[in-house]
Amino acid sequence: MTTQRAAVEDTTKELRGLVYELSRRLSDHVRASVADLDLTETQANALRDLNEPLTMGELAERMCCEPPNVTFVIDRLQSRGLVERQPHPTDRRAKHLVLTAAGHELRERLLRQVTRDSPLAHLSEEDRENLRQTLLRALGRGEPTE
Amino acid sequence: MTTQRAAVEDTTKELRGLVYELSRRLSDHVRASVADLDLTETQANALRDLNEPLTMGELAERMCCEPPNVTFVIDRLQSRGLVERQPHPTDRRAKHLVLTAAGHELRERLLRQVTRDSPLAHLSEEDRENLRQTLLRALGRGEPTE
DNA sequence: TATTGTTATACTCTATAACTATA
DNA sequence: TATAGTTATAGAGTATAACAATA
Repeated sequence: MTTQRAAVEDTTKELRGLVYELSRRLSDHVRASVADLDLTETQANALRDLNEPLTMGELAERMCCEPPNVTFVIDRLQSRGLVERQPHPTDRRAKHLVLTAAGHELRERLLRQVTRDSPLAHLSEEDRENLRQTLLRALGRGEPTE
Repeated sequence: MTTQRAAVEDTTKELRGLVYELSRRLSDHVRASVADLDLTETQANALRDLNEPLTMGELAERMCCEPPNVTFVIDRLQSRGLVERQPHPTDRRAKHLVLTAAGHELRERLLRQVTRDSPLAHLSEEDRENLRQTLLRALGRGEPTE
């Protein structure tokens, strides 16, 4: 039906705008939230990914950026005593990035901070559970709907 | 029940991480998508907000940044003939930012480009409709669940 | 020869402060 | 006196290219 197809296209168009807007809202929220912790958004992203030891290259891949930028960001976190460059167990070319105790502590504060007052924080419990499952599918995990 | 409360806390914790991850995925997606159009993410955000004439200050507010940054971004877009600084109808201090024909055209291409291959593009139609309604509530519009 | 990480370089983003023109 | 916008400046993010150490 042309009517139904038009409706589908309208939904697509609206969802497109909503996704774009949500993306910006969340980014703004993260940036404002972590400012209290003297972290930039990028530094916070790096800290979040370091829940396990990673090499510089692995971290670059998770952060979707180039290796030289990771060098820059890790320099900053290391100068604050949040992360250490340890020798890699098996490859002497590589570095093992490991959070210090202070790093782990700040990482936990970061995650709590970002959750609080999130644009999604005031949703109902039902919305949150539905959203959780939808997001899992959007991120390539979780079960398909049929 | 302690079991139920623990489950709620687990859901909160997981949702927190998913929201953070989605935020980064969407931002990366926008950045990669608009690179084809020779736009940075920030330039794309400005272009998107200019579907109606705005002053520099109004655009700064929508972009959640300071006025000097808007000057910089608009300089770029203006030098490419995408936007014009016109005199404001009632306040000679202010500028009226108006998209050119080329600006409107690129804006449409931008919105289509961002939609395509979005992390949310491969969701089922049911998921998309549910997500749309949830996002409307998250963004402070739409009906509450009860 | 290929890979890991760094250094060098350049452009963009972001914020603060000082300034000009207008209200 | 207050506001809209610009300019100047500085720190941070991002990418490419060239390089050193190691595989």
